[in-house]
Amino acid sequence: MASRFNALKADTHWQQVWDEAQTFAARDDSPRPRSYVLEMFPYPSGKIHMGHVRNYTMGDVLARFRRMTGHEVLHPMGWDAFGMPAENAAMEKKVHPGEWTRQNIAAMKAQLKRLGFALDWSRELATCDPSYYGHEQSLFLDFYRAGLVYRKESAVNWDPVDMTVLANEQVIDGRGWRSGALVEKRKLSQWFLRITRFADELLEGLGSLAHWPDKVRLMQENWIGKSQGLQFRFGLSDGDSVEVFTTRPDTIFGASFVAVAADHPIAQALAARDPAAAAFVERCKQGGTTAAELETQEKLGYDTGLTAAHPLGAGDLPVYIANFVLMDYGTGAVFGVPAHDQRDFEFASKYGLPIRRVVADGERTDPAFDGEEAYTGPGTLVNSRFLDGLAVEEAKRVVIERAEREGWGQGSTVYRLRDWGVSRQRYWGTPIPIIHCAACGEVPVPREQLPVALPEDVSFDVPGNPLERHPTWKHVTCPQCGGDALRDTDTLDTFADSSWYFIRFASQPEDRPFDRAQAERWLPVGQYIGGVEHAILHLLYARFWTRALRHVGLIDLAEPFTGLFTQGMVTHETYKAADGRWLAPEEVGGGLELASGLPVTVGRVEKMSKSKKNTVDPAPIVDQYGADAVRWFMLSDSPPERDLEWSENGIEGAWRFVQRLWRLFDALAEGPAGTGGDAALDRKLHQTIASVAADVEALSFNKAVAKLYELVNAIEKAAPSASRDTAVRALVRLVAPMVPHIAEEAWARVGAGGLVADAPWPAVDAALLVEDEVTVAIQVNGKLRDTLTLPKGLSREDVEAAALANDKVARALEGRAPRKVIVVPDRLVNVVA
RNA sequence: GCGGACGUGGCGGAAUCGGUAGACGCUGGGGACUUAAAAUCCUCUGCCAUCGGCGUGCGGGUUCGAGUCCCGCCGUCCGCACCA
Repeated sequence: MASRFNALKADTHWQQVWDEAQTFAARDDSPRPRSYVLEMFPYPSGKIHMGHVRNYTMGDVLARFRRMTGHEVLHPMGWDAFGMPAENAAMEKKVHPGEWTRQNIAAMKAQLKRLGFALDWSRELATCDPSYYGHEQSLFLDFYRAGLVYRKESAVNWDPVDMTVLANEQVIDGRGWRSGALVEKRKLSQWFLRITRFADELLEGLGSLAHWPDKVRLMQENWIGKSQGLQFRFGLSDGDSVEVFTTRPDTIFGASFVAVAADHPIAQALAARDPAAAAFVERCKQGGTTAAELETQEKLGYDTGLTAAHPLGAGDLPVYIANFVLMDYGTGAVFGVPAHDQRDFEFASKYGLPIRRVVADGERTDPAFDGEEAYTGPGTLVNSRFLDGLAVEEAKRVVIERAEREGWGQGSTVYRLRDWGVSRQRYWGTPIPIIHCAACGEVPVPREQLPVALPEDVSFDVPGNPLERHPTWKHVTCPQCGGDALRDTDTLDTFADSSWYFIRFASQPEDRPFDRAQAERWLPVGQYIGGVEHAILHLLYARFWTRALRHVGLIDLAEPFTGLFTQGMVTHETYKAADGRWLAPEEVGGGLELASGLPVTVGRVEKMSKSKKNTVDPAPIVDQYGADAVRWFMLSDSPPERDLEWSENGIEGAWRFVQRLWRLFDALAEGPAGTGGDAALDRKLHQTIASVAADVEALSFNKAVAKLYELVNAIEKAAPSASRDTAVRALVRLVAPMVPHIAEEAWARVGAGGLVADAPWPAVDAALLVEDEVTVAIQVNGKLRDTLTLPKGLSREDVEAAALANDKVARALEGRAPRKVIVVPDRLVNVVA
């Protein structure tokens, strides 16, 4: 009697079995080859969303597959538990951030378990736990002692909504990455991590990351932004000097002005005594930051009245304050070569400055430059004394050599990358373990006093930092002199927390951040999976942190993640009501708004987001269809790096497939259905075993899914035989990584011992991968006319003869004699007439 | 503006090395079973058509042969952006 697969019952049962048997606990002392599979840990926002389901399903399939192929797999899970939403909840709901976070963790953990992920929960960690962040404080102090941490007064990006500082990486189009508020510039004393010390290493290291997407490597490369050039000084008419940086030292004789940023000391000094200059500086700061504004913004300058002496005696140049020069890059000052730089060209055109050609543009070699825009291409130097006749690259080298020989400048490398400002004026983060003493200055908190724990009794009734307002917490005695001192009341950027959690997963000693031997045994992470939105921020910080750990001698590891995969988003149609309100999918039916019966406008397919109300909560879907159907759907159709559109039809299709599997498994459990062999099915089975393995290794889950459908189709069509029973038995293991609950249920019912989770991946019989017959395409002049089934390995002559004997070929030739016959053995014949 | 990715049926997509385009899934049509429905099964489903022709964003090119390689456009998406 055919039964139906009861997903709800099976899910619960097998999840409990795995839990009790500790099936997925990684053994540190295992003799098997190790495999570290990791998905980016979630922020405990409240509940799991579809993006999590997709991310963790992919990692889970790989982790389970690796177990089946004989690996000791480390597949842990934890919580990126510090962050702003907890404080917002505290303000809105009057609940302590810690309590809110811990409740969310409990709820989300239950949801992850409900999906049957093969996770080692014994290694679970939360970054908000003092047993985690205390070790982070100790690492911070190690970095401090090694000179990788420093404090400086600097202009910072201030988010007026979140009331905190943002790192450069967290400012997008001039707005805070979380709040979307326009970022302001403020002067604050901040802690910085010296990521620029590793700029070159981080850039070079990208070359070793062969299993990272090119896109991500390129984004990091651009972010680090290395450029090489010449740094040199101009003497000024007031006796002072100004240092500039250029990547085009070859064009030095084309210089017609010097420009400094509005924040440059020269501009600041002038503004202090000249109200007009001050007004100009102020105006520069107001400029918009959006793409459109920048593109259309006019180049503006203010003539300081100073002149700069050309280092090679090519006259005196006027010095301007200019709105297009950035203080953050290079030296905050440039020399302008209008003929060969577009910005300089626009500036010179506006202020009537000379535009002198120094690089020949084809035929033109005379100094008079009358083009519509600057010439920035390659060429030969002209009007440049000793550089005349040299190519651009050669001339650069010659100028740098001469500057160094004569002592007025030196070759220099400049990076776009800035040091990582980590101070945040927030409560819910890792306290910075530094004490400020009037007598001793900055004093690190002694190791035995770690962790510096967050106080529990804090209030969120006013904006700003509760640690700053706390009556007692910040008042301490100086560890050095015993006098009154103050704790630093800032906390670390939460990206610090996620910069080493993958190391803590490998070992969790109480007295230190990690056990070096265990860490070096498990790391690097072989396959890391997460969203592409972390391509720069998290992935760059984690790479830096790992190198910093190596620098202070704590670990011998350069790159934390050798394999990276960035998965696409889960999307859904959007719906708008007649009056323009966004509608949730469950409010819509048959093109109408259910509540009002009015027609609904179907909008673009977009990333699921609360604001557009196009989210689908996984929880009720898992309860309705079971974990396996949801997992199967997540893996089907869309390539994992692309977006996946959630659809009701899709999940129903997945559910149907699970039931189809069950009918096969169930029939087999009733007893052997046939005897005798089925060579074609044997071959199909072994081809599927090989190709699904290859597809899973390559994370091409959609292709693996398609091949499994083909196998199931073939089995269903095959007549009863021993081969067919064998194929169904093997199918249980082939689908086990993707739909583990039904696989366990079937494994038990057919009487195989133990758990399918512990079973080995089916062995491939290589002999069965080879076909003995092939279908050969028969073309005439490149057009397909027929196909022939021929024995594999037939000689060229025989294949050609078979093709020429074909009557469809004869008809297509229309009496013409073949001029040439192309034979690709076992593939095709092309008769050319 | 710079850098990158992508463009294949009604839809998601497959085609791993230049060699039978459209695997697999979804949707849809027809049929079987059923009193009926659901479920399930069978079958068809790129376009036009009678032979046959046309088809991988558009226009060229290389080749016996191009979704795949080259040149030029168009479009969509992503990243960066006054970077000296």
